[in-house]
Amino acid sequence: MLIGELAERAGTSTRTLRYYEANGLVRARRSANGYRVYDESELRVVGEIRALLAIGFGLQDTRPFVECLRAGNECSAVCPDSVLALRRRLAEVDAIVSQLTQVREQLKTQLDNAIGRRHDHGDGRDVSGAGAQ
Amino acid sequence: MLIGELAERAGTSTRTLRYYEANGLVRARRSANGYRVYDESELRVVGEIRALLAIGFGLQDTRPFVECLRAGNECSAVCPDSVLALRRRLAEVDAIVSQLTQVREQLKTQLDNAIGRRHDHGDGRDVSGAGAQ
DNA sequence: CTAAACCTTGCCACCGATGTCAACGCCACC
DNA sequence: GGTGGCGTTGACATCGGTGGCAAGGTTTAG
Repeated sequence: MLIGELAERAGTSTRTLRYYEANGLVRARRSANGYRVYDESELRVVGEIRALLAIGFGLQDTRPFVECLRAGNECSAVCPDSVLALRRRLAEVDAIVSQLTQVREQLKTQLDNAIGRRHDHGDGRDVSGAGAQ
Repeated sequence: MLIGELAERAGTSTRTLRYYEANGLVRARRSANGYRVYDESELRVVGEIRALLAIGFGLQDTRPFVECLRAGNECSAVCPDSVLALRRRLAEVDAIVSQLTQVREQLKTQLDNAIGRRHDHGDGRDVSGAGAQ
């Protein structure tokens, strides 16, 4: 399989595949004319990478999962390093969510103040557009 | 007030103040020697900008708030454009939070699968480290 | 022979707020 | 008059994944 076919099948671009390879994540042999030649299994690898990127992992963070697949596991998450990475990301997400929740509170307060104080004393409508919390 | 003093009082850098000015947010007169000279009121403006940036607004998004202050309001949020910006940001935050919540679910599922299937049938401990949901 | 459709490497652009450096001007103080 | 500390403008770097282009090689079809 050449790079164009892999890109299309994986739903990405050749540029991106070369970038992954430059980062040591995707592997290719070279044919006599210098073209990259991919095993069928690389399709799975690329799919994993893209799934992980989509949920906020950095490219480097996908390495343990890729290595886990290459080690013969059918699930990229079963290896210890993968579990660590998942836990790290989970903690990150939790931190971001709690921070955003605080931000949300501030925004709502500002809206309530701004609108409530503008020219009336309100009728109790939810003027912030935020819904009940 | 010269730029160094304003920077220190506002808790930022001269580089940043010049950047805000280049974006039409902060104003300065020029003294005979070309130095920027700031009104006392610009301290408040800079403070507002930094507060808004801190809760995720882009620099451009702070413009209505700054203009609102310049219009003589003591609260930067009371003007219609400010309210619009606050609502937009609130909607963004909500969207991000709900997306992150989905991501969180995926992470937790992956962790549960990976660890649960590894070598035992568990004792019910929360192995994902996520706490009860 | 040529055009089209692949492939190769390498480099610049992006986004956005800020850091940082260069090269220079102005002022105050000793 | 020199030095240090302010100010000025301008330009490049950062981060990260990707887009996009240029200049070139290869292979196949016409």
